[in-house]
Amino acid sequence: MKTTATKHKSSRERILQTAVVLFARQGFDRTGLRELAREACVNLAMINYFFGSKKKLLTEILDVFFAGYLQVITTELSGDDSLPTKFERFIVNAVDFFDSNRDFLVVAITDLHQDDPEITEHKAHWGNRIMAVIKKEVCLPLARETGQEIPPTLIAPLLTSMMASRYLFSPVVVKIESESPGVPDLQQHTAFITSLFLGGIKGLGVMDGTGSAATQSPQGSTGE
Amino acid sequence: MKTTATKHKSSRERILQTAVVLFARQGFDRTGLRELAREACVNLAMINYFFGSKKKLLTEILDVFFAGYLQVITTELSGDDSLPTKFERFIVNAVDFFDSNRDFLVVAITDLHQDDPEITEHKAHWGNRIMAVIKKEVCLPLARETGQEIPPTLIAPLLTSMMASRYLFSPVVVKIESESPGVPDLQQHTAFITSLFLGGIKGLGVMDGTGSAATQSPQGSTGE
DNA sequence: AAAAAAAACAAACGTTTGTTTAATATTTTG
DNA sequence: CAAAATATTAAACAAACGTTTGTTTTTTTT
Repeated sequence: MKTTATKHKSSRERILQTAVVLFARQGFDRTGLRELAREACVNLAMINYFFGSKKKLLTEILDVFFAGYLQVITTELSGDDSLPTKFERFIVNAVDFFDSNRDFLVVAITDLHQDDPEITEHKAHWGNRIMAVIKKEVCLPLARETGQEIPPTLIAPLLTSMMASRYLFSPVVVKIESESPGVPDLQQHTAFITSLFLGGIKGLGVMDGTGSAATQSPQGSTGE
Repeated sequence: MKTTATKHKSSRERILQTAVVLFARQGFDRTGLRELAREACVNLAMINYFFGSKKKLLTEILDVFFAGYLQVITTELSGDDSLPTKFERFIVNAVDFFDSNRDFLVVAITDLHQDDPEITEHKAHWGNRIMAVIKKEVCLPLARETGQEIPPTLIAPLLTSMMASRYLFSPVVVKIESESPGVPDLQQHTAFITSLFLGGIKGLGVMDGTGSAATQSPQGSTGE
């Protein structure tokens, strides 16, 4: 495919960039080092020469993504603005970051679940740093304003999942849309998530036909 | 581990149940048929004898999950109730379904992205059926009440991601929480998602400090 | 009980996997 | 230019992969 104009970057960089694309498209395990070497136009042995192992190559990809994501989180969620303002800023920039680095995102998220101890450790390290920011900038203000104590381990995965949903399901969605179009563009995606996160579907103008017990005290009747 | 009381079910069922657990924990590709056979206490050849191939075994797992999920969707989102009422019912039941079938969920979602044509085709089939219901029961009423036309390919992945976030990130979250506890239980998870989806964080009682442009017309200023 | 069908088994099939080695080529440094 | 360091290469490694084979045991049917 991309046989032209790829020889200019260093072999190391070419391996990493190609790896992200292949890992995102086929998954980490489905991608063989020989295929990666062929696609990146390097010798097979160069991969382990530069990265030590296939796993180390993965962790380096994860580092690139999580470092960038953490930066967006800290930048947009810090400050003295109101929570809605900060959230709006954050969602716009985070979705934009996801969109610009969708392959990194997919690798980080979809291979996020499998429990290789070494990888999980690596992710937990980043997770802890993210949770710390979320707790300070989101959970504490939220508790101060509403009285509800939402743990960061609930809200951080939820927020990330919402913003990543577009890219998590994309291969299937693309196949569905090719049969019946109606593509939601990035602006609509961002706008809907922001609007939903701030005001819910009621904020969209949905009438509340029946009992309004939903938003009042949703956890009052669920004692263990 | 589970060497006792496993011999009673049929070999076929034992293979399938063990496969879901292993696929969810280690991923489809990381799980070898020999390991699966050992763990399920069957001969290696029995797997292909009953299921034809490893891939067919996966599609059968996907079928179990998507059939159940589609059932929850159709059951809870149909009817003449108001949208908030239907959503509240749906989220409670869907999260409950996810919780009872978390291994199926993880297999369906995490291996959702990789583009084996045969598997993607299979998922797109289920995706189409789900989208059809979402469009009829959610998107059309939403457009009628609010004027906004949200495509089902936006709202269905978003909703699913929100409800699945708890299980998507669980291995990392578990590791994080083991260091600093504060476990969000299922009730809190369900209640928060419901509350958030219906009323947003403003519905929780968050004060809108600055400009209120967020919920008003979030897509008004984002022309292509 | 005899015949037919289903289930279970051990063993091997040919590939592919990630990784390593040792030799060669290229570039950088003194 | 020589020496040292870095980059690249082809070839081989053992291990694991999914699948298939031929045979034997168990169950069901007649």
